[in-house]
Amino acid sequence: MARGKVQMRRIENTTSQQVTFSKRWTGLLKKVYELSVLGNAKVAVIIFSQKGRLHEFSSNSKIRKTIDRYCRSTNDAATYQANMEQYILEAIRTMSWILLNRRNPTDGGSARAKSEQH
Amino acid sequence: MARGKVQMRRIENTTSQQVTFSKRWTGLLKKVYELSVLGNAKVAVIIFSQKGRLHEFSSNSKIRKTIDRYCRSTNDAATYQANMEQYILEAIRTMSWILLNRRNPTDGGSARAKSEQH
DNA sequence: ATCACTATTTATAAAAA
DNA sequence: TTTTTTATAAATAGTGA
Repeated sequence: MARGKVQMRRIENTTSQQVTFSKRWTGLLKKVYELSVLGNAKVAVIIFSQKGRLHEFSSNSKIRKTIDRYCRSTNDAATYQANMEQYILEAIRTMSWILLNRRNPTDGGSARAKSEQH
Repeated sequence: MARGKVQMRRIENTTSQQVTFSKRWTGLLKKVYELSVLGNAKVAVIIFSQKGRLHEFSSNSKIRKTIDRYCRSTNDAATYQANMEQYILEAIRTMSWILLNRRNPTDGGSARAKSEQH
């Protein structure tokens, strides 16, 4: 906008791409903030710029809350559960190995102590 | 904007709040899309409107990818890990109980078979 | 990266359909 | 709820510090 229309394609020039990204990110943040206030809504925005830098905004102080809520409400929960299962499976395998290699099942092993630090 | 400045506070009138939300969400989507194209960035936006309705957008077809990347890269990973630990801890307790109550440690138990279905 | 300027393009509030 | 209209408010591209 301004001084000529913008073509909707990737900006090749690195410098101007970064300038545009910075300006538009600022503008976007304002829009998101306004929407969350006016509409009394919970919002989370996550952006990875081309350089891999993380930008984020959340109307909650905890962006995780919105994300978690998302994870629970979307069909993509299948992916979420699949990831979770991998973690759990790994933990179970570790625990199994520990238990199977212990002499006395009743004394507290280090693995157990560690897991209960939580 | 237009026909008078907007006060930055929650719109009490339900109808006009919804109209404003709908319009601004549309505008926001466009902005986010433009930013992702111009800046060649990966973007995810999640909004829960007051009614609890989920609105989302992602420049990836899989919004989960951006979210997962977020989870791994942010400091809030502490929260993420804490949640994960709870799941793992529960799994370990279950597995421990199963293992501790088995007669023969070398035959395949049902719990193990189940966990390896993944 | 950010800030200022500013001509233009966009977004949108209000009203009505 | 969604769309159209349209007067205005906002956002921003290009430029230079």
